[in-house]
Amino acid sequence: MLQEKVSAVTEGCMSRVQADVEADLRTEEPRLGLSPAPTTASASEPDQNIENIKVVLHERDLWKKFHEAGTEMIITKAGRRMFPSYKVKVTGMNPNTKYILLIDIVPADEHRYKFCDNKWMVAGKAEPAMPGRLYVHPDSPATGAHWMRQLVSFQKLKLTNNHLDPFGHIILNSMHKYQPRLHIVKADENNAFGSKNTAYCTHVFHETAFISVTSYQNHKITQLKIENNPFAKGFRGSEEGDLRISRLQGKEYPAISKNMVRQRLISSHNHLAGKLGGGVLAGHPQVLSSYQYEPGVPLSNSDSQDPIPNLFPQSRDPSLLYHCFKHRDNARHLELGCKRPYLEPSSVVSEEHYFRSVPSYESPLLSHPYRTEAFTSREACMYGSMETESGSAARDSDDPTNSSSVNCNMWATVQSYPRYTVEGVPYQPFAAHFTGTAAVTPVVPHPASSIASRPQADLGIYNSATVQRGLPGIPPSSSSSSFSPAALGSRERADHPPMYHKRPGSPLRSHRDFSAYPTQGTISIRDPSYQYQVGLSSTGTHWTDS
DNA sequence: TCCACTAACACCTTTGAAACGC
DNA sequence: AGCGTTTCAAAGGTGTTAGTGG
Repeated sequence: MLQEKVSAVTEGCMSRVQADVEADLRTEEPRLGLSPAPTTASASEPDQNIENIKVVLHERDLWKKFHEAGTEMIITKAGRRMFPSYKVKVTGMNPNTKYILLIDIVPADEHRYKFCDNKWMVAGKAEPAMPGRLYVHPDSPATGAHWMRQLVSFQKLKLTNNHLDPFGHIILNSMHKYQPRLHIVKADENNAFGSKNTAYCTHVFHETAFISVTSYQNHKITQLKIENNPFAKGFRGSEEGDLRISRLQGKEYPAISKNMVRQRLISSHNHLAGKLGGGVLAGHPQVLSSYQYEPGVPLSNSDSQDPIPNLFPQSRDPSLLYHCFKHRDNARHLELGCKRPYLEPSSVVSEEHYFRSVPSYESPLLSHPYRTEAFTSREACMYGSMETESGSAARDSDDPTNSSSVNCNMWATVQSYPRYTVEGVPYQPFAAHFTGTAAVTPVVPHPASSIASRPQADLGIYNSATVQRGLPGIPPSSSSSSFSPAALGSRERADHPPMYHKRPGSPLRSHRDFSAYPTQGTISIRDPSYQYQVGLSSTGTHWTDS
């Protein structure tokens, strides 16, 4: 029933459906052990609820090309942009409401990969997840009108493999598969999120998944990048006298011109399509399931050397996963949601996968106050985030005294596959981080300076996050903390770089508060209810706008 | 020996300030 | 003086390649 309703939502019948679903959830709440939904529906914008927001991936065809070949993204110590860059077209926002748009990148599975025989293969268990960081769009917060006016580009987002990265780039492990996620957060009255009445929705485009590498493995990807990335134009060969020909001669792969590349790609696409249609994937259901998070299908491959015919199998088309919910500080207020998440191709209209569920635990993102006033410089902000350390915290969120304790650290950069342990792995106490060349003077002008070279202990960042079973919880110590870039004060913002780090006397929260704690959870990675419910509150969410 | 990784490199686009014209 | 366009150099984004280290 809920599936039908969600589908209806994508067809533009949101308001009525919402009311229905809300009613459904009210009736189901007792089964969840949730408090009765209070009459909180302030619904100031009944026709512009956040769940009405639709997001379309820009250059989806290009993304698909890469996806079919097995997208690789270079990660470097200094940080590397993604290509294709993540750009979206957003509709359905309330033109007058302020939103914050941000991206995080979560592990797509629990494997480490290697490229053998022109194929990606599982090479073992994944490394402990890196500190989860969020990339907040530099325009945030901005009105819906602003976001809808033009493409929203995250092209300045950078990826790094430097675990101590001081720039706020998103930290990834090489040879691992990742899935970017877009979050749209409704800014609260303070242009922040994480306080009361914060709503957000998450959009996941399967075709944006990628494997991080330090150098390209698949020549097809290299050619696609060269062909499509203007910055790589220098490596494009002319029809004749191809510069690359001379360079590439003697190498394993033949030199090819533009047209040859195109032809190759076309043929390879056909080949891939043929494989897909011919049941290649059927022989490797684990691959498909691991990518699409199919419930109940074994993900892990006991034989780590099993080849993966197609690392990025065609995701369902439409390919957008979507979940949307409303968080309320008062954890008792659950009015609507789905008891179980599901994946289902949505209507033709939306071309999206629509995912909607009852939050399973307090949203780290939303429960931790975040003020965007500090973004006056319009610089992108990167957030350290962490998984919760205790599954109990989520349940504790029912407690009003604890609801405010849920903080940004536990927000959605919760790993998709939270089985990793980070014990003994020092993580940078990454706080809110403004990237770019803001008007403020960087505390750490360049990587070689203080923070980058400073022992982490000096920063008070040693992390001993423990592995917990169950849903991530909330570190008790962080419960009373409230992170806010604005709290830095004007002097702080004016005199220091667009990044914050722990130091004595600093109003900033400790690393526990800001850094992502890739904690090891024991939730089954096959449990789709976890895959995309991160950040959802089991007790404090509902669908109504306020 | 293999492989992941790094840094330097050449080539290119992007960006923004200065110059210029109306 | 104000505005729009053009020019140009600096900054920064590419993949390549040789070298390093585990």
